[in-house]
Amino acid sequence: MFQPLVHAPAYLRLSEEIRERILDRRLRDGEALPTETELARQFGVNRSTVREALRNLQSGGLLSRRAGSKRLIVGRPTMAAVAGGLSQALALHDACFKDVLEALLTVEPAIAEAAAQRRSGAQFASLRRIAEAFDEQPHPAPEAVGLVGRFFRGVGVAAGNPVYLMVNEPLVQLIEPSLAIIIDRLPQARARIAGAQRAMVEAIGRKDREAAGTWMRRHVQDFRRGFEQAGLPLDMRVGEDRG
Amino acid sequence: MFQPLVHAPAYLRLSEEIRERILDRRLRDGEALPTETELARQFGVNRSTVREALRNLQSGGLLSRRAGSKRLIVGRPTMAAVAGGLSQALALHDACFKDVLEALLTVEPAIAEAAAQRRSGAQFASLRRIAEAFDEQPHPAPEAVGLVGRFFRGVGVAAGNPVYLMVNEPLVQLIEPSLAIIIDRLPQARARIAGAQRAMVEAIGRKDREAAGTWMRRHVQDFRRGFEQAGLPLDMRVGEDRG
DNA sequence: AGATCATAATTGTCCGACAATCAGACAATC
DNA sequence: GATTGTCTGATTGTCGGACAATTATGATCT
Repeated sequence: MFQPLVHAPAYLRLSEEIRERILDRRLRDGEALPTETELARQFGVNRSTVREALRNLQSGGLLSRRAGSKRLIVGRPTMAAVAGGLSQALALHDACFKDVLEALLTVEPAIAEAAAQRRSGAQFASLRRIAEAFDEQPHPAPEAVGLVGRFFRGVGVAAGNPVYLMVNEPLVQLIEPSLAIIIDRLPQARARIAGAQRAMVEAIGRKDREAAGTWMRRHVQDFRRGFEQAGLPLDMRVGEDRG
Repeated sequence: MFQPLVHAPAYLRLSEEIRERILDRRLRDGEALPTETELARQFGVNRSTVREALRNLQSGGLLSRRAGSKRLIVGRPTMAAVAGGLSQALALHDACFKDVLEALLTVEPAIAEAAAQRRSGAQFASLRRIAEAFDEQPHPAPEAVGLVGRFFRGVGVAAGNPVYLMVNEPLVQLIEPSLAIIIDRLPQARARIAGAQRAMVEAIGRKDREAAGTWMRRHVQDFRRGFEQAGLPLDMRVGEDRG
């Protein structure tokens, strides 16, 4: 019958107002925001109120600060930041590794196929460098994990689809910790990863969609096997630190 | 040699502190936060500083307020909220509809397959109701779009994988506005959507993975065709309001 | 022009204040 | 007994002003 009347607090209306101007690009990327005092004057509210509104936008990545500078500048949220929020949310929603692996098995082969089809020369070179770096010497686990992450991200970039990038990133973030455990516990893991990466680089170099997808599928399935062999339960919640 | 020493502002350290307690579940879901004054006392800072920290968390969905209540309560961010941030980020990263459609064509069939395999009876019933509602009478465009969205979300829920849900939601959010245009401009769109939904419901009812995936694939491809026939350029950026 | 320094502007943090509103307790009414 | 009115204290939203620390700006010197 009656809908509750809402009285949105000023700091919320304010942040929505600013968010809108960023989204429709009246405030452009890289542009500096007016000072807090100036904003307070323009909107006719107190500086404290302005600050609350700014914090609201800042955590979303729409505003950021250049290192060692005071002014806030308008910026698009980075993939990594958004993905961080996503993985955090997934952790809180009790996602388990089985779920992440299922999603990986769906999207990563498709991303690899797109990468094989559309990669630029520079993107390919970058991928190859990462794979070679992983192959060359036996890094300690953290660096090895970092390289695997960079490889996945490189494939995502080569796919040339920002939506894929945005899906890719949180999945990579979520598996990285467990990957470290696997590499630590299974001596053969490094070689298998290196082999899959070599095959994928080769397929992407040939622009061979099908081979790239197939190898990526194998790679993910291999990861699942490694997960089990390392003694990690598949229904372990992501975000748990269990060694 | 020396790395620049960072003096993180108090409001940031504070929000990180609280975020940490939420993530490791020392502050549990649904629990009410202490009052601002109490937090200020405990952390030894001013209430204004506490408020900035709280706004920082609030926009991430980790804190929310029950309607018409003052206290902030700890809550996991809803899928819709996280997805909102994601679509927003994609819009700012110049994703275009071609990209979204490519991603849809990758993930939606897989989601439909998982749904066919794992759906519960109640989930199936809910899906069928949505499809029937769409079919029954010719709704005005906004409601029809809403029903399509609910159908996709219903399939995502039935898939029983939170990661799929989290990938699904932003994609649905991104295509909804353009779907409204298609339904408005193409008289045959309603019937085609209804037909695809019927077929998917039927396949999911039979727990027929393959059929569910195939029909979903057709459905998305159909959507792409509708997009073109409605005169919308495939490289149009998402988030643009163009009628 | 380029380096140096004083000055103004800006942010981070604090304090205190007040109106609005919400949660409970308690009394009055039907 | 259940609903309604009233009071009180707690809490949030917003405000004004303040000040130290840091950064930007402009004048000055070489």
